[in-house]
Amino acid sequence: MSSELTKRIYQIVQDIPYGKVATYGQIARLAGNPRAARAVGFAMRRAPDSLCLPCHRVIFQDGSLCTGFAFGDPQIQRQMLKKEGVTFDDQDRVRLDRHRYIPEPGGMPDGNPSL
DNA sequence: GTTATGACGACCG
DNA sequence: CCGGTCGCCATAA
Repeated sequence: MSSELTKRIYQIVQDIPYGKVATYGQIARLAGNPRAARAVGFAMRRAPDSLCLPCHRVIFQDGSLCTGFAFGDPQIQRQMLKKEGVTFDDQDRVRLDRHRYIPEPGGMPDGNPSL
C-alpha cells in the first residue's frame, strides 16, 4: 500500500482550504520529500474517492493546470477553481502569489520566506 | 530484483 | 520566451 509519504500527501491535499491551490512541489515538500513532486501526481491519480481529495486544487509550480487529463475534460479544473474564487492571468495560469496555500501563515516581517 | 512510466521541477539550448 | 533534456520519487509490469 501507499508509503507513509503518500499518505502524508493525501492528508496535505485534503487540508487545502477552499479557494486556495497548492503545487505538486510544495505538497511534496510538506510531505517531507521536496523532490517527490512526481510521486505526488501519482498519488493523486491513485487517490481513492473515499478521501474526496481536492486534487483540482493541485497545480504545477508554474501555476498551470494539468490539462489533458482533468476529470474528463481539461477545462473542468480551471472552471472549478474559478468557481471557488481563484483568479487566472492572461496565460490561463493561477495566480499562486494570490492563492498559494500556506500551511503556516507566519507573515515573514522581512519578506524572507526561505523559499 | 530490474526496467519502464508518469497529473513534476529545474536546467540547458 | 519556448522547446528539449535530465533528475528524483513512487508505482506497475
